[in-house]
Amino acid sequence: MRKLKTSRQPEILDAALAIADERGLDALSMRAVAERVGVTPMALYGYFRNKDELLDALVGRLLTGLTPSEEAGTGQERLSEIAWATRRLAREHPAVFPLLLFRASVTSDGVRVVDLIYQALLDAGVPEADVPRIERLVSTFVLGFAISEVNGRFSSASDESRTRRGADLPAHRRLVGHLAADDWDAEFAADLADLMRIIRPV
Amino acid sequence: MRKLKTSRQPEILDAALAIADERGLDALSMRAVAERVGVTPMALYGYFRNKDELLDALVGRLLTGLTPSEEAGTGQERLSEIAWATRRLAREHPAVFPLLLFRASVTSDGVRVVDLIYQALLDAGVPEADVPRIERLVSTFVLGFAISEVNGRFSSASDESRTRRGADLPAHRRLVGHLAADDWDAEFAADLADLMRIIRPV
DNA sequence: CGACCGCAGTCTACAGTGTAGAGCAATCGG
DNA sequence: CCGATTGCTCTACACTGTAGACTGCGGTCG
Repeated sequence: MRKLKTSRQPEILDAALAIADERGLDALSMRAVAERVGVTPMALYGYFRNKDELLDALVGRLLTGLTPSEEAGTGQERLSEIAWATRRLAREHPAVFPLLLFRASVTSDGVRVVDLIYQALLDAGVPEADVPRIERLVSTFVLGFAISEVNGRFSSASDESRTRRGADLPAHRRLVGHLAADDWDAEFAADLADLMRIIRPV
Repeated sequence: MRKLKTSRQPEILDAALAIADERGLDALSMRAVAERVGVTPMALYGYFRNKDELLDALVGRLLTGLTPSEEAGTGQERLSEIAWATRRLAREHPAVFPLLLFRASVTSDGVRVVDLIYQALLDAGVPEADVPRIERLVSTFVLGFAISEVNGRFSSASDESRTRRGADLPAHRRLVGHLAADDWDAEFAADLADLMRIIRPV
């Protein structure tokens, strides 16, 4: 089987996404997907060369959903829209989302999103020579933030409580009262605002 | 075995790190670690409750190395130093590094690093109320950048080549000539500089 | 000295993983 | 009607994490 069948690819990806959403990434095995599709595990290998390719396709599929509805608005507005859509995606599919950071977006879907961001940055007045770098800067942050949020890297049992422990954490102690944070919407908005100041330097 | 032995923990972590460095994260199995230590796989369970805990300990160990040598310099300088040390760590241990983003740094080693960053931000003049958020912003970016770099999310077969493909990527086309990038040292430096402008507005 | 205890490590076993290789039933073009 | 192709199944292998039971050894007590 050199050439892959495509007919049931969407159906298979649906099943894979559903499993990851319901039972986590660890439960996303070829056997589980096959069972859900109603087929033996080996049947999947007619549609994807191996599990990695299946995951890549899954990533591509998620990326497609990021294309914003309209081409309207200023560059900054469209940039914001993509950022929020990315974060929304992370909350809808927390288990698979981290794959976006790892499985490099080589798929055409990924490139399409990058192109939209390039365009938005250009429209926002970023010099051509800086656009690719700023794109990487911003999307690295957005992906990292969304992953950290759904993965609990933030919060982590509240800094407040850690501070009470014996270890000497002078800065923590000085910041008691500012350490509690739970409104990630607000924090994400503030971060984006700060990043926008990089893009349009006054 | 309720309580864990600690005697050979460092030796085990050494072995684990070496395996990951040499043969990748996938090769980091309990059996492989055990063999390298010269022991049966089940012996490891006297030192770590399970594989996850072993990986957490490994993360803690990596974090310890981030503590900078000196408390000297301005806040910004120390911040920079930590950022570069983090990136260096990623290049030394590309396979395990991504774990830093996922296994929330609950360990005391992780908190210690956070405290250093807090202090640096305070010294750099960031208002107390903003320190925790800025810490998350900066470290999210630094971790994301380092992971992207060692994982090949950047580069990805060069944007240039993608641009030649049929798909209509107007912004890519317009940016031909600026798309090539390979000096990640310079890019990281530029990104840090931009972030510093957030910290010290003007 | 002998009996005991707990510790460190081993051995076996189980349920689960990704996937190679061969085979089988139905369908379609000539 | 025949042969080829398609779509799938079955079996099997090497590997994973880890539960449970076991063994040999060193030190402490009576």
